[in-house]
Amino acid sequence: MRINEASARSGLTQDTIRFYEKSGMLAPIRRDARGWRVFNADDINWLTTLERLRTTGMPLDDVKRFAMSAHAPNRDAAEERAKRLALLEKHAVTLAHRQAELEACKHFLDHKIGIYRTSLEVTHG
Amino acid sequence: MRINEASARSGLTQDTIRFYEKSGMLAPIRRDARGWRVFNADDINWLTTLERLRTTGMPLDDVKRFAMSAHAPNRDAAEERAKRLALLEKHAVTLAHRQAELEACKHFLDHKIGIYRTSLEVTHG
DNA sequence: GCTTGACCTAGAGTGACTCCAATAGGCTAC
DNA sequence: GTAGCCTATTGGAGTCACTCTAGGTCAAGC
Repeated sequence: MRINEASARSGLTQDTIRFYEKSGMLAPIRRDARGWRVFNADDINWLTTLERLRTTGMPLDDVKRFAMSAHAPNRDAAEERAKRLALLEKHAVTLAHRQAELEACKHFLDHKIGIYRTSLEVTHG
Repeated sequence: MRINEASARSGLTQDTIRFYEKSGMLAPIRRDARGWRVFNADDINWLTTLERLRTTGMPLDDVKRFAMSAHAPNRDAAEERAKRLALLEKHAVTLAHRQAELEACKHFLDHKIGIYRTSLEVTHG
């Protein structure tokens, strides 16, 4: 499939996909006779993984490390897999913190909204 | 209090506070004889509110709108308060989406971690 | 044969900070 | 009283992660 469909399936924009390729975060993408990128199912899986890591706020440098390890010649060696696991575990902790933070802010926001609502009701009542 | 303490209390860096002031998101901050900013309790409350809105991802343009309304001459008019309430409500919806998204990504991440863990256990076992 | 449309590239622009260099006033230590 | 240090000040450059623009190729449709 071409970049348009790859974008739709992965949730990344075409620009972002090109940017990730340039940054070395993708296994080399095949090209057709015209020079257009041709994506296969594995590519889409990989793009989707990157999208999820980024959506949850993993910094690009860490995503790059993850990509390097996943595309290393010995990528199936226990050592490389342990490296990727460590990155994911570290990220899971960050994500949990972020979720707690958002939850706290949500309470703050709900509280503010409550204040505005009652004050406006009083005005109109 | 000075910018150092304002930063510690609000959770914003000194640079960010200066940046917000320059961008017109703060009521004019008093200065002492040396030209240093002097913050009072209201300033800190306001900074904290901004911090929370930004932490939850409200774009600066919306925060600016919120600030404009809060510092408008008729800021206590029902009209202005309704404007701010609308901004907060819109943002609450965005935040709820974001939380759902993070939750979905968390499952993805936990699943991946599970796969890596079992594969490494097998290797070592 | 000409337009349209999906793609290509390099490079500039954006949002929201974040860091840096140069400057200045005030406190303590000699 | 002056040297060093601390906390500020400013304008402007740098960073991250895209996002957009300009200009170009090529196959297909009218």
